[in-house]
Amino acid sequence: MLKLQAIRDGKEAITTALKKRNFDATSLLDAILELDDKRRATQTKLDATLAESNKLSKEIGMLFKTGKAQEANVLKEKTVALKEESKTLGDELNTAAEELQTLLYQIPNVPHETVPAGSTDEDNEEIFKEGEIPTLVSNALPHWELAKKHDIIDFELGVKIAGAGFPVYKGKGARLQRALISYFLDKNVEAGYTEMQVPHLVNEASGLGTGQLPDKEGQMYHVGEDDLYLIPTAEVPVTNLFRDEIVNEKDFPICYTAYTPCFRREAGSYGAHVRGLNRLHQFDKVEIVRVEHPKNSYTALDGMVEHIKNILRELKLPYRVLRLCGGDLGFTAALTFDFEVFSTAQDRWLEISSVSNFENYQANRLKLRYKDENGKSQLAHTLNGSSLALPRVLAGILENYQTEDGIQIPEVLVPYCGFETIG
RNA sequence: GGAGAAAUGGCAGAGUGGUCGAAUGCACUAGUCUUGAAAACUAGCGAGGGUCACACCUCCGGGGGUUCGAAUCCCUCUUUCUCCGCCA
Repeated sequence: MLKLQAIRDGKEAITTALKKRNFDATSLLDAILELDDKRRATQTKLDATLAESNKLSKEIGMLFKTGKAQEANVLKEKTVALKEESKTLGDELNTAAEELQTLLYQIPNVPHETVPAGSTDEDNEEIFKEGEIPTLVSNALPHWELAKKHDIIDFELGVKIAGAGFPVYKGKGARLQRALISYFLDKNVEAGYTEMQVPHLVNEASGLGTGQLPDKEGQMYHVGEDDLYLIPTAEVPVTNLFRDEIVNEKDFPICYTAYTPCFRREAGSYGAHVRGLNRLHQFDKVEIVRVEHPKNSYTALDGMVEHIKNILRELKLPYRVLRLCGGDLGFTAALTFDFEVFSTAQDRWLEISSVSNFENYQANRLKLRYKDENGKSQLAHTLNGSSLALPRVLAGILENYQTEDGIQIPEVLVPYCGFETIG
């Protein structure tokens, strides 16, 4: 959510910047400013009425105490009208505040100045590429074929248990998953992130805090009876640890990492490009989350990008980094870098990580603040990134590491797996 | 699942209808003293709205009600604790 003050101060600049998202904010912003004026005017009136009431109440108290009951009763009558008025004004104020909130929720974050204009993933800007694309055996297979051949992932069995998009990992497949989780967590802890274990279900307030609610309800599984949501990413529970908190400036940078399963309903989109592990309803992910001083958040973002580069280098996977264009940028992000691994067997790039700075957009919803040097509360910046999403890393490893003699396990993972090859 | 108790500022903890945004202690910040630190002393020290700045308004777990007036009384929800039951 954008800060109201920011809209008051820079409506034009915000409108211009949001054009990069192909989002026309003109009428929304005007409506917001108008409602804000109304809200403040109502507040002022209400305050004056309440002040008058408070004064009278005090006088009545004094009169009763000094035994002047009659005079007190005269004053009492005067308060009746004030009471009615403050009730009316209070209702008006609440309505205005709610409407204002609804409108504010509809405005996406303002893109960073470096975000390129554009509407689809075609317009994303490749800023870095590294790693050798291997030459595969002539009969190279995509990962879903490999999974079947070596009996390490069973998609049909998952259909029986839950449905499409819920794979069952078997034997070395399961062990490789566990190895990847441990490896990623270890890398993150080594880089200074504190490991956390968090709930996999969250309440509505948490969904609102990080921006999945109110409008992306359909993407999360909802447990109606208890009104809880299955998390679509660890970002939600981890970032919400800081909801309604005022952190100490000295505590920056705050760096957390967590492994969680992620649940996504992902309505729609079926076909060849979502085969196998490419798109799932349940998958595993290790996430990194940072809370930063505003002046350091972009340095932190660069640091996160470098950290993920290091992991991919160690895994020896060919990858590239993209700066997302305005049209592809998530609703709450100001700047996002996507990481993609090249899948030789599928002959396409697979997104395996997304690293974003939300600036104070989430913090404003979360009421996540810190005290500045003058003792004033300021909104912090939040960032997060996947390090990494398991299924597509797994797909990338299976496909890029296939040889005549089966699938080789990347060297760094061997100590975690306890085996060197599959097949 | 059943019975009882409770929820107040960063923490602990007073406050049972008016002068209470709230005593006191601890913690924290600044100053005095000190070579420095500690101790002692002095001052400050919740959040949000509003204002150029004041004023002023709101908030004592959430929501609703009674009253001229609510941290205090009533209803309701949530959470925590104790006891019993069940259980990985």
